[in-house]
Amino acid sequence: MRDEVDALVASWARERPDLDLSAMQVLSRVSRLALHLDRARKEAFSAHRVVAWEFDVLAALRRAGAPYTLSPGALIRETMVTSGTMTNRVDRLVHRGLVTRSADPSDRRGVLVTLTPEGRDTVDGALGSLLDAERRLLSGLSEDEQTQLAGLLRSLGLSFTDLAA
Amino acid sequence: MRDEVDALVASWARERPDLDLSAMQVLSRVSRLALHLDRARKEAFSAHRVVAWEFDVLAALRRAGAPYTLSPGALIRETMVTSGTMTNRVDRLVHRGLVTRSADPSDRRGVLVTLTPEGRDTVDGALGSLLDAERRLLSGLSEDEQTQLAGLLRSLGLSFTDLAA
DNA sequence: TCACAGAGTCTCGATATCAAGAATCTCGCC
DNA sequence: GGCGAGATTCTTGATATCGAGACTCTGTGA
Repeated sequence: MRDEVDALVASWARERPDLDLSAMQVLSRVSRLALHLDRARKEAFSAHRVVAWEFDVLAALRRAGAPYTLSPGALIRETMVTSGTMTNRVDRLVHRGLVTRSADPSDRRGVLVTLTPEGRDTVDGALGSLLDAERRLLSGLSEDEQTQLAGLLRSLGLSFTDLAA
Repeated sequence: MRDEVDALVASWARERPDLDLSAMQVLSRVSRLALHLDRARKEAFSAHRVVAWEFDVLAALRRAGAPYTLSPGALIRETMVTSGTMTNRVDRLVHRGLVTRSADPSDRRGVLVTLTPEGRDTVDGALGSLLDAERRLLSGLSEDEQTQLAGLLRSLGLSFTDLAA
């Protein structure tokens, strides 16, 4: 079977036969899959009245374990956004009652963001739906293929970050 | 070697030992790789004074072949954005002198967007830098591994779009 | 003890996107 | 020959992001 990327590469090959397009075969597929995955996540979250950026923040707090508290700086590192974005996100989550913001007793510059019980219920529900949706999306691949794919993606990601460093 | 996703999954496993997290092993890596890839593309394009959304539009026109003309509707389908976004993009590309906008002689509702010679030079240069960067990012994988990865991603993408349909 | 480099967070302005609806035009069908 | 459903593009308003700089506080070294 041919996919959209095969068509993409064929078009380029026709217009630019001088170029080596093999890298596109891998990386264009990664980008396109990520786009489709974003849509699927959005869909899975909608039943829990959560959007993706909200889930990202709530999930980072949930993963941290009780008492479900992290600094904005830690949330920035977990979610890979800028500080201005995180301030804005925490504001809106506080307004929705899913997290609280309090002063860090041990550092007066600092702030602590904590999941509320409602925030915890929300993120636990959304995670369940997300995993259901993801399993469905992966159902076309055998278990072996999934393992193999995860391994190759791990290798690729590790060499990415090595090159960036 | 362990990567960020191994750590992510380990955190969830500690907090939610009741859940099957295997899908994350694949799909979280896809999302994270796409993020890193976006940064790398931005970097590769900067030498040509182009940003990613500009490249996406110019590349669609370039791939179409001479006379490098497509309708906004065709560009929307190629780049997967909404019509409002495309209107805005074409406006700015016209302003930069990289494309022209003209009336479609055969359909008075329609518009035709055409690459200028400067637009063509720009996209050809940017494509070269992009492919160089992508090859560098893939250099940690053997040729066989790259082929295998491309094949698995193709299968996954095809089953995605089947499920959506 | 007091500057000061740096950490941590927030503010502000610029930018880009989407969704929904408006405006215009085409074409099949009665 | 003109009605109306649908195609095509643009407009508008809401939303979210980033980047740069401001502000406050910490902790080290003179």
